[in-house]
Amino acid sequence: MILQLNMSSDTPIYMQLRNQIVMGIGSGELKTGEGLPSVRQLAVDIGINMMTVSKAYNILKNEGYIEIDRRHGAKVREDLDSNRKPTEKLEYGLSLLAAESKAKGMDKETFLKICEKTFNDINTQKLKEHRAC
Amino acid sequence: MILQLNMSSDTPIYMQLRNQIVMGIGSGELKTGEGLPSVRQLAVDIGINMMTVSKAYNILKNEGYIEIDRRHGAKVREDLDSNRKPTEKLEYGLSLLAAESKAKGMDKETFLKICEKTFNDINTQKLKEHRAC
Amino acid sequence: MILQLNMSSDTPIYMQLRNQIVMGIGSGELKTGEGLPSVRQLAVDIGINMMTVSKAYNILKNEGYIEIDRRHGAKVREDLDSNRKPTEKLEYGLSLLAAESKAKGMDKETFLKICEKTFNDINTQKLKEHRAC
Amino acid sequence: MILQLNMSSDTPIYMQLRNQIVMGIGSGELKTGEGLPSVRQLAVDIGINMMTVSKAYNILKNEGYIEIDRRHGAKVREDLDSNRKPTEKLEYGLSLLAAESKAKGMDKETFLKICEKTFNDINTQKLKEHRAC
DNA sequence: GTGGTCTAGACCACA
DNA sequence: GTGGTCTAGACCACT
Repeated sequence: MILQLNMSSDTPIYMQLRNQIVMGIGSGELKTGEGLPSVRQLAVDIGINMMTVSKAYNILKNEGYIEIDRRHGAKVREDLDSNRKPTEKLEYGLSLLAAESKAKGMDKETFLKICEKTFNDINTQKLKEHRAC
Repeated sequence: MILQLNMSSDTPIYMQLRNQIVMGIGSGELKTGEGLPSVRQLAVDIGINMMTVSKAYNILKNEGYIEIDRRHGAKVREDLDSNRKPTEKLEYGLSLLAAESKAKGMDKETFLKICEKTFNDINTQKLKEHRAC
Repeated sequence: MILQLNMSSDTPIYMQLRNQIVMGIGSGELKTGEGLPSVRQLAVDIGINMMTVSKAYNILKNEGYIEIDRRHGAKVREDLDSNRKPTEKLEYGLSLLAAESKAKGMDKETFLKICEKTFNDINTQKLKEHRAC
Repeated sequence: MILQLNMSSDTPIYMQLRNQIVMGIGSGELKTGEGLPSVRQLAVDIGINMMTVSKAYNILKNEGYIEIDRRHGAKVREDLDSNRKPTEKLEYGLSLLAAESKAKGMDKETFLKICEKTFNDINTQKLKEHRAC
């Protein structure tokens, strides 16, 4: 899996890292149970601080995406599917995006078409850099 | 229009303010052409600094949501609808949310149902505080 | 002559007014010796404050474009041509524009071609609203 | 690079700063990839507030001239040349300058000669303080 | 009245 | 170390 970080972005690096790994899981590129590189390894590979990688891993753990095992490092959780309560964050994010779209005159059909297309395209989507807040 | 800010959030106040105003426009609570409070007034009302409000207003201006008139303050742009190219930001935000949902095992039907419900509910949605990045 | 003012612009109204009148003179729409509307008349026509019009007229007078006569109001100066020392401001403005162009990789030929085209097109140019500072 | 600011100018300090840095890039004094002083350092050096420098840097970032990296501060963008669409602002600025020149009786040959000289002299030009609006 | 600019500090997030 | 955010005031330009 290739990780692309933008050092000049407003989004913190640890959050870009977290986002890319979530994208990797969502797209199936990272399978449940699959191991992630060690903090040290990943930090060296992409040339960033270990603390930054560690922070991303901890967020992913707290969000229920990965497990961290002192012996075997981090891996994608096996029981990810049973962990489905993405409603709060999803609804917040969607309501903001929907409001922006509605404010600029987009109708529901167009909005839903983009939603569907985006969901279908996850597998091939690149997580391009963008200011999300 | 009632604005609720969370002073201890990671999201900057000016960005929360920006988000809430966008929600207000999207929901129709703020109509095109409608005047916004002056930066001074709003700053006093919600107990924050003038410059923070000013920053939010300037972002909204640059994003094309409002106009700022030296004489009468800020108002929602009349020609908001003609400005419809929210696709880039929308697609980025959606791809992240869709990936998160997919990673947690949500199927397309459920995802789209939530998308539709969110779009319909904009009018009554409260923009609850949440870390979006 | 039609004056178009943008109340939501960063450029002060009196300066927009000054710019449009200069454009009118440059394009030949306003001829040397031609009278301008009275301050009161113009203020009413375009719905702005008399002080604003007066300020624009005073700048134009100080810059040597117009004469203001208590009896006959303002008119374009007859001897405009003899007044040719536009070098300082011209050079400042040009050096900034040239630097911006050069910084973004434009070569001299392209730059000069745009300069020539702009000069030729003055007669038909609309002074579109733009942040000049 | 020497920065000269005029504290009693109508042009805001942050804009003077932005202009001077653009001149520096255009003249080659600041090369692509070259680092700029930190906001703190520059603020101290020229005796102004950090936020004023920050504002200038942010404008330059939004205009595509520089990148701001959380780790190493600001630097001139590497891919500046690929960003070449300065035509809109250039055309507006030129049309105003050309109109002023034409109004004062300057002919095309003289105007173009000054344009060419200015472009050639960028390297040695000083950006003198002047009211551009 | 309006917004724009600026100061001189402070605290925080990031790396 | 870096930039980002925010405050509580001040003064100015514009209308």
